Amino acid sequence: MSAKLWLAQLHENGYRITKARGAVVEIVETSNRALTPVEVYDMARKKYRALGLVTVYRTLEKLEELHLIQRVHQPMGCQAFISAGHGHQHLLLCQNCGQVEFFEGDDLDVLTKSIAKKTGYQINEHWLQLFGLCAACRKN
Amino acid sequence: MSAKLWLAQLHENGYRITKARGAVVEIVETSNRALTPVEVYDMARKKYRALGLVTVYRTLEKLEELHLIQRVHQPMGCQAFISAGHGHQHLLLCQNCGQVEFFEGDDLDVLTKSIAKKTGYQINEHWLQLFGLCAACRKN
DNA sequence: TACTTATTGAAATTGATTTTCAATAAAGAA
DNA sequence: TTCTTTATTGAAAATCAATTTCAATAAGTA
Ligand SMILES: [Mn+2]
Ligand SMILES: [Mn+2]
Ligand SMILES: [Zn+2]
Ligand SMILES: [Zn+2]
Repeated sequence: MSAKLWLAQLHENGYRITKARGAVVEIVETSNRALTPVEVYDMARKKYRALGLVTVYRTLEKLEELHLIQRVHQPMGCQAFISAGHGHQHLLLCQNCGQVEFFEGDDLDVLTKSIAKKTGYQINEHWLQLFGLCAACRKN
Repeated sequence: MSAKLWLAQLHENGYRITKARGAVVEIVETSNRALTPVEVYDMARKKYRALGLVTVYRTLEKLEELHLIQRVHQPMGCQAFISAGHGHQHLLLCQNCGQVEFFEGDDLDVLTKSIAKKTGYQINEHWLQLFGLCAACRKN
């Protein structure tokens, strides 16, 4: 996925393509760590000085709505966003530098069936997230 | 765990036992769903009218510090707290009524080892949460 | 009981997010 | 291209949650 495709997605959904949106998309799409609205604002303003923080909020809202980005929950806070994975994927986060990797292939069927039986719940979804140190940060 | 034990814990850690704390503890300790500070405030004020919202925030902070409660992350928000589980446990949440159950016995060793190898990460922690409908809510 | 000081709630403050609004510019039509 | 429509913009104001300040109070201890 490239910034161009994200803008095309916005356009297809009836949203206009503007310089403000272009700057926000460029930043968020290429980041390998989750960014807060203010971080996006600071970084995107280097590409488009006139950008307003309000527009960052509004653009992130739309990108989330189109599933192009997703919110990242962390012990320190839950206001950061990252370019979304495709299909059923989960996150692996570096506790030192914030780097995000996606992974798939978790198989929780046995577990969920057993929990469902034990608790009487109908289980619909799961959240799974791994935390650790990325290869670069391990070396310090 | 009972409210009395929580207060004893607070006392052991050098905190004083007050009516305000008693009311907050009573509410949080007995709830089977995660409560926000305002919810705790509203409910605890029925037991102790003079209670201030500030004190709720301050008490929750201390209870979290002592690991008596834990924050619950949900799609709708992450400002709610529930009485903490013991040892390594995970949450199962009812998407309808908010009921929380704890479960253990997940085994993610094979998965984490495989992801570690694939990504070069050293994996330290994991978050796992299940969502569904509790037995009561299934029947509607 | 008397003393020390942690705790309290009200009020003020901070900080993040949302709303309002008039000016602007994107998109499509002519 | 120019024109027209209207979504989008950023500044400013408003809202909302959370934190800090502070003088009065009450918990714990001697
Ligand atoms: Mn999964
Ligand atoms: Mn586990
Ligand atoms: Zn790292
Ligand atoms: Zn339920």
